[in-house]
Amino acid sequence: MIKPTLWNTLYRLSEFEAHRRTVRFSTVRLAQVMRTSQQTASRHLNELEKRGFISKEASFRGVDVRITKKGLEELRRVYLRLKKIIEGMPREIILEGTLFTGFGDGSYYMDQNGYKLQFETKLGFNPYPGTLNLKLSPTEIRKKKELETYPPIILKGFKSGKRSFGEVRCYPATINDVVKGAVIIIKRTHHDDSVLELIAPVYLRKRLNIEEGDEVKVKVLPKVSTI
Amino acid sequence: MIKPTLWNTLYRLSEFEAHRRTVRFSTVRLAQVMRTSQQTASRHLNELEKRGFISKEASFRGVDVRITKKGLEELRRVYLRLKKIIEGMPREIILEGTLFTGFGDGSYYMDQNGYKLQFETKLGFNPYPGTLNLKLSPTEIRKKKELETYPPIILKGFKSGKRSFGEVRCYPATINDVVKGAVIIIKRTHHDDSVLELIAPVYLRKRLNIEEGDEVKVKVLPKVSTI
DNA sequence: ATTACTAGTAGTCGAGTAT
DNA sequence: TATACTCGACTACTAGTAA
Repeated sequence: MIKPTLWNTLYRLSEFEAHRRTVRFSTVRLAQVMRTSQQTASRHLNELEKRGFISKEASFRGVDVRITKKGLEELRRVYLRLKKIIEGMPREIILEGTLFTGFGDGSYYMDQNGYKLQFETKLGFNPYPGTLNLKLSPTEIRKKKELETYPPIILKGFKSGKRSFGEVRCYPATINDVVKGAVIIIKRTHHDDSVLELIAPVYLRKRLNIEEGDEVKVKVLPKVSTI
Repeated sequence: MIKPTLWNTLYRLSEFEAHRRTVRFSTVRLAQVMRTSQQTASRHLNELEKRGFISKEASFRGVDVRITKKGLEELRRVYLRLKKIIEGMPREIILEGTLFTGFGDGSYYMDQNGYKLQFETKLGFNPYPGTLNLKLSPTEIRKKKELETYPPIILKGFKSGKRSFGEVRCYPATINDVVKGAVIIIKRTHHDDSVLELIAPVYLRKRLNIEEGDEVKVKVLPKVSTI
């Protein structure tokens, strides 16, 4: 996760059009816009480059900077969130995908006792072993990303023997208008955006009478307040 | 200006719907979402309240928080800027307003030598004494706010005797498609959003043959890079 | 002119804890 | 339970300056 001060610098860089093309300016000029010192501007550029948010080439004539795809993603994430705030929140997010059998690693994760114990208290149900995988189209992937801008219910990570398990983000959801379960988002090293993982208190394939290739509808009501 | 870390907290608060209504939550919950400590969450809330970005009531049962108009403005400013980045930049901003005689305080400001000397080097012209005031309609006010999200040319503040003058923000502009001058934005204690102030190297009323109540068109090409 | 290192300082954070 | 204070640790800042 990018630190707020660095995000701010990245955001300021967009004022120089650095998200469209490589632009040259001096760190003094950037510092002016940011109301900070030349040294801080310089340091921030170096840090942003180190973390892959910008590409940069410095010389005695100034710095040539361009925001990378990764950097633009950071700006877009905030944009999507602010858009909802300013333009009004959607009532619900409906995602549709086709059922397929994944590699089973999601199931492996969620079957860990470290997570299972948190389900009961945080989600209000005991998960049936395994997860249901849906393949998403590009339109649906965009909706998933929008969903991810909402505050999740977080299952904390833990260590089990030598292996360590990261946190899992959950969004309570209604599946095919019938079963109340949850979308789970597991942070993996190679995460595939086009997959949506579901978990529920029942065996979904049987309960919903669905099989490989069937369309499944997921309705999420984003949590907006926690009294 | 709000600090990046505080802005981040304000932004996170919107995830709780605090921009719509008063919401109650615990500082522990906020800290979780922000990935920081309970103490930091608490301190940030206090600072945000002190600076008028939120209203807040704390008790042993949690905090009741609501983002104020001022706080929402901060979020909106960033939103407008990001929108241009993500959705594509407009080529130019055209503002229209009706000529009127202001209270003369803008002219008083800009006639100060402390500013005049900066004009030549930063704007490339010597200003004719006085400013031209345009009255803006609500639609035009919105455009003005959009303009303000672009990086300005900044004339530094200074002290003159016992009086101190703040910084002035400038945007080079073409007035009625003829004269090259600048929009100037002076930060005042009671600033009126519905007024647009212009400055130019010539006496605009005469040069453009305009009088009280006439429509004046201002075209601004936002600066996007400084090679 | 530039960028960016070093070193000292100011600011921010979080553990402990009072209320 | 809460919020929020104190204070030692840590991080981020800027002045000076090298390259």
